[in-house]
Amino acid sequence: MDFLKTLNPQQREAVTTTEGPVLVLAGAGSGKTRVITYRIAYLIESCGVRPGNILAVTFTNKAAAEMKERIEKLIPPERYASSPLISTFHSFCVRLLRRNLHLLGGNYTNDFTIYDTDDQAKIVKSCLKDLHIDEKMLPPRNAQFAISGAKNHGQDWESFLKSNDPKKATIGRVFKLYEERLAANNALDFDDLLLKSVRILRKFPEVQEYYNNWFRYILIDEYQDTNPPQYALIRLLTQKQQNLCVVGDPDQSIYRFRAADIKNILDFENHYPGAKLIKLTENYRSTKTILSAANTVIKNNKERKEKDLFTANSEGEKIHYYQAGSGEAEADFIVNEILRWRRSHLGAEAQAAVLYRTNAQSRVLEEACRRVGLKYVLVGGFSFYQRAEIKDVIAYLKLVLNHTDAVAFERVINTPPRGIGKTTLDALFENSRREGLTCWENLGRMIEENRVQARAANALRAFKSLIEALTEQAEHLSQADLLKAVIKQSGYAKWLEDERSEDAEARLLNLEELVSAAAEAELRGETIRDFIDHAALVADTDALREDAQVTLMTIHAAKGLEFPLVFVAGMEEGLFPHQRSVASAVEMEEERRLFYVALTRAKKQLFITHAEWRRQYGDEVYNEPSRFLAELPLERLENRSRGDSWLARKNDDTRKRFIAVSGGNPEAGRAAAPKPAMTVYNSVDNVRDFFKMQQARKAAAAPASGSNYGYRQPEPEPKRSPAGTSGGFKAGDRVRHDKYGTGLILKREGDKLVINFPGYGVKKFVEAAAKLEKI
DNA sequence: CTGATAGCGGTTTTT
DNA sequence: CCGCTATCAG
Repeated sequence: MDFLKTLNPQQREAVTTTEGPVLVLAGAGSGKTRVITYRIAYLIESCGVRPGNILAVTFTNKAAAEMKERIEKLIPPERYASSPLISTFHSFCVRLLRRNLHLLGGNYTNDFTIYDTDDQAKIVKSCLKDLHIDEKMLPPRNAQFAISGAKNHGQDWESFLKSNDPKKATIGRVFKLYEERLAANNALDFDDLLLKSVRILRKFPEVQEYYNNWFRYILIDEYQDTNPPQYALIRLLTQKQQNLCVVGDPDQSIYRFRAADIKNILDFENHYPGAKLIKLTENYRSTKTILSAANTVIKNNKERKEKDLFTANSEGEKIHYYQAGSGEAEADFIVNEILRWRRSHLGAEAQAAVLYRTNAQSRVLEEACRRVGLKYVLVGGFSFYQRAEIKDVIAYLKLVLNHTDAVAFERVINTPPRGIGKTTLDALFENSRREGLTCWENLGRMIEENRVQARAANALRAFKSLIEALTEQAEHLSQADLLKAVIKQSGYAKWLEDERSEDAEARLLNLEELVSAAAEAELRGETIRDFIDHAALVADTDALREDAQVTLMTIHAAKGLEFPLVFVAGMEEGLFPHQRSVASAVEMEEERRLFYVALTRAKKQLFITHAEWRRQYGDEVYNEPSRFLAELPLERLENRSRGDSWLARKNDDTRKRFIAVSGGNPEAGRAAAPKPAMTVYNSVDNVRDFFKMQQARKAAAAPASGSNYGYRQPEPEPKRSPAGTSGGFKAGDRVRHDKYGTGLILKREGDKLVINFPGYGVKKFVEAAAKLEKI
């Protein structure tokens, strides 16, 4: 085994300790993926394990695909009759359930359908509606989240119903109905895939025995991100033998919000007594500077196993720090630095990534890239195939190929609008459910039996013949031509053309792009089915990544990746750490781990930036610099900001303190006169102050009306003020709202009143007079 | 049935 | 700012 020679002693031990439970605590950039792939190759080539007896579990499908590729390079698959199963927990469970779900009885068969998050949301909403629960009392999102969380923590709806907390009890009712609906539809949500698998393995020893004999060597990657059902599954699969190897890094556990339990990795040695612990602490990725910053930051976490990474790599450049005025200025700085970097680095060395906490931050960055003509890839945002117009047209294709596809049917029956409204559709779906017919069958039935109004019947008939005509054309048209036919004959093109908006034009262009994609697919010899399947596999940004000059993504999406040049943007209180995490110590530690993940993505050069203010939800929000900045080793930072900045002051303070201690003159060491203090507005009260200040400034610029000199600022008067509008209210007025209580009018934007209600935040009202009274 | 608009709320993410 | 929903007039 030549490849063992390329490993360090710890890595080699992790690869060759094949019997019994093994815990590999692998630091960032320590060659974790390499260890896993080599271990699989070692088991097959040196230990004579049949590849089919190996199961490797990864966190994402992409990671699984990459691992497969790497293994095939190490061991030629043609030499073996079987290959190791490399999959995510979920796809493994789908395989298991496609063989065994019928064992659970009831309505379940092995042909179950899988509900994604959108389907799930639809069901939850319909449950809330049918239980007459006001969406304001229990937002569907919250209910969905609570149900999923409960399922992942092993709670059932009964425990919720018994709760004394009325809110929990309400969730229990929704939970119960939700579960009944899924069962009635022979459908499983993502959580069920795991839970039902666990239940089957528990309930049917012969099934468990079967899988225990099948998978004799099990490897789990990113073990710190496993949740309770996944742990239960692993336990059940390793009942008979314990050749289990888990690999992970507790410092990179960032999925608590979806029930990942860091205790799984921290307590592994208790769960599997006699487990061998191997630590990989040499980092091969980053410079000493970057690694030291990451180490310094993560040390602030209390709940962690001590683990200091080291590297033989060079010291590298200092970490560059930049404080921008606005979010836009921050983005401009970043793109300019990327352009500069690209002047001296080529190919893989030129790869850059901009990381941020929330997806909302991507927009300014995208705009900045477009301004300077930088090609970028946005990971995690809406991909091309997720756009409504693309999904609509694809749904037409699906329906043409398969008339029983109910989801596609529902999507296109009134898109573009063709006079088939809610009443008609409700009747149609209700009828289908009652008589056990597909929507398509029922469509014909309803027309024949005159069950609907004449106008609706005509619309239904038109839709039916449209689909039938397209079905016929599908026989002889090329893929691209069929797609064109769909776009034209469905009226989709006309619908968009008539809209005459910029947005509609962009949508038409997207559809054109889809047609050329179909033509290309056909040239590659793919069928229309392949084309549709491909559209369903959303995250295929890999092809784009090759020629992309920058990758924009959230830090979550960046886990497992590395780039020579990395920017961590938006280092501001409220953003990162996120507002929702500041109240809890546990969540703050998770935010810090997230920062740690961000820092350790960088190989050569790291930039850390923040802005004094940025537009959030349309308002100018002033944020304080992130507390995490202060946790960085300041001596490793180079200040790139012009003028006043958080870092400049920090350094200034340090110098003053030093001079004070040594008895010198504090002013002597100052390079420049201090800049006027930056005012930080980040709380409700400060917003009010900020507004007062703005008002004062405005008043100074525009003399009071009636004066004869100077000029007046053209007031943005509303063009028309319909009766009952916000007229009569002005900034500074105190008002009462029937729901939010008393508030202060901050400003007026045309017809809109912007009001701050203490405890509820800033609200906007257009047709406000009805609900507001002056006090 | 459709389109306009007032009101409102808004993490992170994969399967 | 953006997207969703309830509501209402046409």
